[in-house]
Amino acid sequence: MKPMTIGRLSKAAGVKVTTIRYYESIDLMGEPDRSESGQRLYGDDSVHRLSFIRHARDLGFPMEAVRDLIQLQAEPGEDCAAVDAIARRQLSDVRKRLNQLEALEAELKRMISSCEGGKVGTCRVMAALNDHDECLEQAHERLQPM
Amino acid sequence: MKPMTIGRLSKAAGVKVTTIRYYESIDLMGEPDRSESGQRLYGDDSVHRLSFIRHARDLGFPMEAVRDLIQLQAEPGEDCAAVDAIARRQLSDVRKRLNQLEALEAELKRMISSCEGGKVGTCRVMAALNDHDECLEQAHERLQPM
DNA sequence: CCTACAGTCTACAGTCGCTGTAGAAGCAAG
DNA sequence: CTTGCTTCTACAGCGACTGTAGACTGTAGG
Repeated sequence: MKPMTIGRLSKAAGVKVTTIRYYESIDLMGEPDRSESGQRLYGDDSVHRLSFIRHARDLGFPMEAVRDLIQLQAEPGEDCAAVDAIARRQLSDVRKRLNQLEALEAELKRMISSCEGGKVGTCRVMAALNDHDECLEQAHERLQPM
Repeated sequence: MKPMTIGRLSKAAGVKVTTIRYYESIDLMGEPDRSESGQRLYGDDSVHRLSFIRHARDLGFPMEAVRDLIQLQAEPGEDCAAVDAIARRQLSDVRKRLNQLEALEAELKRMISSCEGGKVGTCRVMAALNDHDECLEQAHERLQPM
């Protein structure tokens, strides 16, 4: 039950040292105790919490959602409908991105397969890029980053 | 054949005014002529070029690839294998992201469907987020943004 | 002509989610 | 004691824009 330094926590949770400090700075992780010389000291609960954050981030949850999930986790007596809602929203986000990416894949595939080699001037891929009317509707909405 | 201001170009190509200036600043668009009072004046070729950029960006091509494509477009006599290669790389990138997203979708779906309501303390979604061993391999590689 | 108001100009700060840097101090092993 | 890793703070940088401030320009209506 002895406390660990930030480096150990980093390894234990699979989150970089700098990232841990960053999370602290944005109040995602609380301020830890300090040693006499000022080094951060964490308990096992920090590993847990950090793993939770990392897992949620790996699943693509936006920072804001992670914040909400942590909030909820602190109140185990609450109804979990809120948790469910966050997860569902994330799922629908993921599906939206999937649809966009599938549309992209289709168009790229079409572009590439229509090209029969030759010169850039007559290249069908180039033509497809130039001719933006050929483009799918979905591609027109900007893709949002992860 | 009369030149247009940046606002008109913006509408014609569907790219924001600020973004056009940004593209100029990173040398993706050349410096346009100026009116006596210093306003940028563009010809129709700029609409074309900007649409090309936008279309490529919409398809998720990274900036560097767009730069290369523009370069290639300027030399229509070159073999289009290079164009093809860029497009293929992009396609494989898109597919990689698709795979990651599909894995995410699966895990989110599983999490959500395992939840039968109740309190946060016993919520399966929360449990899944806590228990990072349940997590898929793929999710562990950080998802790269679009 | 005057007045509104939209468009344009430059330059720079802010966004997100970190990552990298610099320079100093702490710590553990040999 | 020295070496070499870790940790500390504070701040700059990334990409691809977006937003802001403050000044100027262009145009349409009255």
